[in-house]
Amino acid sequence: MATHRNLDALVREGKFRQDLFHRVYVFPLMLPPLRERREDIPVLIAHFGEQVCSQNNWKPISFTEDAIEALSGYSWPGNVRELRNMVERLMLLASDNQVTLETVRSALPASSPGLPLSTNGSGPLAERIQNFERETILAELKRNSYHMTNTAKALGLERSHLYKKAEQLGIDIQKQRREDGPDAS
Amino acid sequence: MATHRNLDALVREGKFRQDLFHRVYVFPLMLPPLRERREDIPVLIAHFGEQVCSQNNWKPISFTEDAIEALSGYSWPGNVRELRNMVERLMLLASDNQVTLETVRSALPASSPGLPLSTNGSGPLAERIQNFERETILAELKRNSYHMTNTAKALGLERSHLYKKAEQLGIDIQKQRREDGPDAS
DNA sequence: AGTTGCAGATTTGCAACTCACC
DNA sequence: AGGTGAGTTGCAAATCTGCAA
Repeated sequence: MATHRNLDALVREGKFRQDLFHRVYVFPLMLPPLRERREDIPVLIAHFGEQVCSQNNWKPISFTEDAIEALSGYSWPGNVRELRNMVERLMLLASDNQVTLETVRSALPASSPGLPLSTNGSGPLAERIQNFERETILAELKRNSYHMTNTAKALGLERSHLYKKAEQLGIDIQKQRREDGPDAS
Repeated sequence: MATHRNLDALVREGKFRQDLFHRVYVFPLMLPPLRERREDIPVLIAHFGEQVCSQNNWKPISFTEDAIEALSGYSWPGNVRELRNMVERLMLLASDNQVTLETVRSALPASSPGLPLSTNGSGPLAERIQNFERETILAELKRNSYHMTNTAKALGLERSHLYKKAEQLGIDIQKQRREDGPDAS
């Protein structure tokens, strides 16, 4: 690969630190497409799930069986790294501290058989934007411990408008607030 | 770390393939925060730039000095992986086959001293959405080789509306078309 | 492909109001 | 009393969107 040789040359010339080079160059190689090791996906989901939870100091969030099945069934175009991103995204959208089949569906665009890797990728622009909006608002709500006034301020919109948007996007604030528990970040 | 021990246990029980474990477990460790090795950022940008170009069969896209400076000056909260994502994003937004300081600014939210890692994260919701929209449309345009009718269809909007949106978002279709060259994917 | 005009639908910000809590 | 925040409603201006040409 051309890019490999380029970087390689730089290292030989001493212009680039050997160790950093390895860190960079190595990681794409060691992340194989997931579709070859589909049976490992459930374990990976559990692992990433715990990881994300503890990192953000969230209450534990579980994945229902059908959600795991849905995720396992899909032939991921990407690698393990993308699965992690997906898991993180899903947990942000979780209801009742649970990621269900519905959560998976809502996080992924229309196309059902092969689930696209993230919220973007295909489908009408309006849908992609809605997903983006839902995720953004949900994240900001969490960040502000569901303090509506502050969240609205952070998002630069009217408080009343935040309510409208939430309803429009199917976000149940009360529910989220209850589920996210008092020990959020 | 708890999550480490968990996975470790699974491996010992033979429930998880040893080699996959390493691939997963190892990569977060080998991607240190970039702020410690700021002087390597320019080389990394060049490297990722070439990589992304050749992967997508794009014409070479260069980074102006001020753009590189801006990116280097920022104490990245993330790691090398995130820099790569950033580079990819920037190239999608590039004008004239060049990523300039302006490109960097447009790809990043308002906050100027410390550039946030991606297009989301802070700022008014409207801005975040605009950035998302701009990226989405630009990407879809590229994917459809700037065929307006197809792009509009892919995005699920009126053809005339696509023009309006483009103008509203500061996307110069003619320019992009010319710059992106005839050998796009 | 690229533009324009227009009418109907939506979105948005503003203001006001009630209720509850401290 | 006074202050703060939640939750709701009405309305007019601004904007978005689809259709047709």
